[in-house]
Amino acid sequence: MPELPEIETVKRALAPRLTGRALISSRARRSGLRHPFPDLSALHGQIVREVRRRSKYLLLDFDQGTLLLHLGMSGHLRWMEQDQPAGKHDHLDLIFEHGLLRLNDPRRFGAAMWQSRGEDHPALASLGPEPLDTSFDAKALHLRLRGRKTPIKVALMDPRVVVGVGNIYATEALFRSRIDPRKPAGELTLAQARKLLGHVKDVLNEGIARGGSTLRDFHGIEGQAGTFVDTFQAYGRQGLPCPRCNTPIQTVRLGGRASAFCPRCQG
DNA sequence: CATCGGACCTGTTAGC
DNA sequence: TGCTAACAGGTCCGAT
Repeated sequence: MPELPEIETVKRALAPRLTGRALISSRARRSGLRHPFPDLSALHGQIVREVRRRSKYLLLDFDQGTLLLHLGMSGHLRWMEQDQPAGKHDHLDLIFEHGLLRLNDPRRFGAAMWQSRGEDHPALASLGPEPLDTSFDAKALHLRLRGRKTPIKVALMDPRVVVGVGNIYATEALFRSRIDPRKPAGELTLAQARKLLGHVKDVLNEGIARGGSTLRDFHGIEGQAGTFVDTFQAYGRQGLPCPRCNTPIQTVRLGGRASAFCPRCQG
C-alpha cells in the first residue's frame, strides 16, 4: 500500500476517534509481523493522547510512550464499533471503550513496535525530512541529491533523502516533472529539483484529498477505496499511450522496482 | 559511505 | 482447466 497519503488518510480518520480515549485491551493472533509485537498489557487502561504520522508510520502517543504501526506493503487498519469474527490475516486488535481497531496484513511486511517516552526508536532515528513540511524546499532537496549517482527515482524513494514517497507517488511526480527516472540524482539542476519537489507535494496532497490509492489491499478505516488511482498517468500504464504525447508508456527496473515513464516526454 | 542484490511473505495474474 | 513463474504499495541486511 501504503505510502504517505494512505497513512495520512488513516491518521486523519483515526485522530478524532482515538484522541482522549482509553485502550481497554488488545489481542494478538500471532507473535509478530516483521518484528515481534510488543507486550501491550501495560497500556491497557491508558489514554491515547495524540495520533500522529511520521514517514509511513502511524504513531499513537500514550503517557508512557508511543505505539508505532506500519502497514508494510499490503496492510490496512479497520475501525469497527462492534467486535466481529477475525478473518484471515487479521493479526492484531486494539480494543477501545467505543470500538476496535484491527490490523490486517496479508504479506506480513507490516509492524507494531513500541517506543518508550523519551526514546528515539531506531526505525525513526535515521529518517529524512517530511516532504510536506514547508521548511523542506528545493534547495534542501537539491543538497540531498548532490553527488549521488543513483537514479533519481531510487533517490526519491530513499527515506534518508525524503520520507513517504513510494513507487506510485515517485512515478507520478517524475512523470509530471518530465524528468527521466533513470537520470542520476546528482545531475538534477536546482530548477529541476524545484519542479520535482513541487510535483511531489502536489501528488501527495492530491493523494490525501482522494483518500489514497487503492490497488488491492489498502482501504480507509471504514473500508473505503482511495481514488487517486483514477488520476494515474504513468504508474501501471505500461504499453498504454502517454496522456501528453501518446507515445506508449515504458517500464524499466530501477532499484528492483518497476518504473513506468514516457520515453518521449521524460527526457 | 554509496550502491546493489536478495530476503522477508502471501496472493493474483500472465503465460504456457 | 491446471501448473509455474513473475510480480506487487516497503524496509532491512550483508556484500562489494
